[in-house]
Amino acid sequence: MNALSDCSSLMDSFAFSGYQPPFHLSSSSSSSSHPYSNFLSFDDHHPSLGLASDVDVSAHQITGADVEESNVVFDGKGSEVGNGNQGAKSRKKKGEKAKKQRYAFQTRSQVDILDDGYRWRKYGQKAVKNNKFPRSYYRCTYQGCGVKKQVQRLTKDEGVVVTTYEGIHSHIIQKSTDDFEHILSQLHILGNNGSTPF
DNA sequence: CGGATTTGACCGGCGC
DNA sequence: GCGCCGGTCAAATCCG
Repeated sequence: MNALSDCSSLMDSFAFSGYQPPFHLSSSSSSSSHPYSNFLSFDDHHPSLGLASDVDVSAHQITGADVEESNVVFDGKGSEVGNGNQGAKSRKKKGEKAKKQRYAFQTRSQVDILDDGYRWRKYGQKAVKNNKFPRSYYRCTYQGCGVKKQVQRLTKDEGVVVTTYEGIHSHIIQKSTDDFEHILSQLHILGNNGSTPF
């Protein structure tokens, strides 16, 4: 049950980088000193699928770096991803210099969709090279909120799902979530039911 | 019936 | 310039 500590270090990495994560891991209800204080919740919307016995969460800030490399390192310390892609091809329009902040989350779970409390609309799915699993593209459905996220399962470890957030939510979370411990209990509930499809 | 998902087409950047 | 590749669009389809 040290998922909590894991997530704490996760938030540490956020604080370290000074980036406001797309959600807020907190045990207080809504001490929203930030307009983006939200919760991360892991709901299982796919009871038919097998459930992970444990959930390991780590995060890494990605600024222009790409995640498609299969050997992405998530150390949660804000250090660079050792891929030597200084060429960081951040997809920017002409004259656009604002590099979008992206955060990748690595979670060990059998379910691809981790409900973080926001409403996402899937707008694309693409097979990426070097990965046997497709990458899914989601966008926040809240009007005016252009936050996007990508979800991809690792080829190496099919039990690991990488969720990459891009942008900052311009609104408050809509889903009611109590506290993170409650979420953790959900994670705990995720204990395997012995029906892993793999 | 309305909103979300699916899925192939399309687009733009980059490397050769 | 061309083709590969990742990201997005959008029409069709699905689903509650």
